[in-house]
Amino acid sequence: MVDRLASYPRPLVTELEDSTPSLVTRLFLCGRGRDRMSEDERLALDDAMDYRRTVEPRQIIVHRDELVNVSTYLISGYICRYMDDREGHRQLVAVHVPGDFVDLHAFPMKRLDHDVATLGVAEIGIFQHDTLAALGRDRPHLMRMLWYSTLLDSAMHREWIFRLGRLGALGRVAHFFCEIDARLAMIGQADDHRFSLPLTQADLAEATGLTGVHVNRTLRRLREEGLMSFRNGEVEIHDIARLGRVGEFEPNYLYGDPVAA
Amino acid sequence: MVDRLASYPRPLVTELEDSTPSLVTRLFLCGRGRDRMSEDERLALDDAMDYRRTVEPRQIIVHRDELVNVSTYLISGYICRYMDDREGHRQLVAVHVPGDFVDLHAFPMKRLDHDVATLGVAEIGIFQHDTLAALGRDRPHLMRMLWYSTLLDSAMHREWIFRLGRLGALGRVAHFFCEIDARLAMIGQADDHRFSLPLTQADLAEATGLTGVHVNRTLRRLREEGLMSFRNGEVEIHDIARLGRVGEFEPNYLYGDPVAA
DNA sequence: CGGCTTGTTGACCTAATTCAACCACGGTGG
DNA sequence: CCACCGTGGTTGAATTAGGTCAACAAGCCG
Repeated sequence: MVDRLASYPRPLVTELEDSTPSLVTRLFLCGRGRDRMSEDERLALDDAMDYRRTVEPRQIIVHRDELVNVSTYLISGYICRYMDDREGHRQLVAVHVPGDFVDLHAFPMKRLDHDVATLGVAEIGIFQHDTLAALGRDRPHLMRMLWYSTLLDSAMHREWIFRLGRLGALGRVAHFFCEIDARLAMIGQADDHRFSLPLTQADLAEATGLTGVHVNRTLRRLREEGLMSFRNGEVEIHDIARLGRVGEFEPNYLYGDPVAA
Repeated sequence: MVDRLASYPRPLVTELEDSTPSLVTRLFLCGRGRDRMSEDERLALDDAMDYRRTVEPRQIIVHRDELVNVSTYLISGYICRYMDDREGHRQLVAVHVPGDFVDLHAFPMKRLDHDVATLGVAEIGIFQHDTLAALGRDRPHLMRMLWYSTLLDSAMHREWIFRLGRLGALGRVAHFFCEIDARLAMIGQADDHRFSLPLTQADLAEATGLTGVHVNRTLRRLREEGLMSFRNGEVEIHDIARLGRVGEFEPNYLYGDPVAA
């Protein structure tokens, strides 16, 4: 039942070539353990998707505390998760890129402790929890891969705790962009450390625990020091090595596949 | 395996009564969904434990990046998880109380992105991943309960992100103690909001993203305002309602069982 | 055109850090 | 027994990172 197909490390770019590249879920765990899923499991997961739909920017997909019996897989676009304080100030707790199973944790939990919303336009796939439960009865290993994917979120949460607890403003912003860059790279969407990210400076503030004003000043510093620029949703990282040092970015928490030299 | 009849000291209140109160894992998910586990599943989980051992205070149990094939269940005492920044400053990412499956995420992940260490003396139970995998083949629902327990950690991580991102020093410390209090209450170990917690002020600083000095001043304020006191590892919460308001503590993220009125 | 959102900058303020000194306590060794 | 030391806690004074408030500019859209 386990690892029916022996797959060996390949260069990252080829890694993106799935044997069945037309799968809707082809980016799931891409670059971070997808090769541990058998062909059979990939097909089974893809089959389990109920339907797909497109969601406009800034729409709430799941409200906190609402009971849910489906989970959302992100096909394209960006989704975020956030919580509010008493006065309604937001704290982002996650940003999702294509290939992420955004709220798979709703499957065992049945309700969420936070909201889920799109950033730009997003295309999502819906999975019924009943279908997933059935999948789990027949395929314990696939179930463990799904479990694993929720634990990657957990690892990112921990890194966000670290970011907020131990880094200053410059480090926090740098770390944030390093993470997004690394995750996009794993799915082949960070071409030469450039990508678009439909966030405002206010959003960035909500992710990094700063104010909008201070994010603005921090971005200016990063720009002036030649590290990176972020203008109307377009990111260009000019010196990824230095940016990583500023953000104390150590990507092992992303559990990426060993990259071929 | 473990002698189920050799029960352990059991100072638990009545609401905690399990049908088999002598189980080593009797506190697992206690107060937060344990009733969704069948009698059969409880026994199976308890049987799956390989052995138990006692660990001295301030000992590292698992090092980051080390490959592991066992996971640790906390029977009694406290355990924390933390990460270090470049200069070696720690950031706590979790504090564990009895009944927590501390590093169950190592089962699907195989290595951890952080260290795991005891705070005071702790008694732990060891589970082989092979045994857990076998358990999963036969019992998909139990596996989902284990999955669920790792997601509770995830929810706490999110709340820690919120705490660091949106609260000031007073709120952060208040929130921290509210969480520990609530979790201990769920396992019957927060008698009238008093409990001991083997932390130093420096540890508290590492959990709340503050400096030791500032934690000291913050604790003084909490004491002076009659909210709570924390002295040599002894916590006394005098006004839980007000403390909760100060820390913007909303315990639904702990997914506790609905408390009878 | 006017009204909205997002970004930008300056002046001022405050929360938290840093640095430093000092105290209380529980060992441990002479 | 006490002197000594290390750890953890406490406090004050000086410093700084970041927040707050406010004004204004740039783009976008009805």
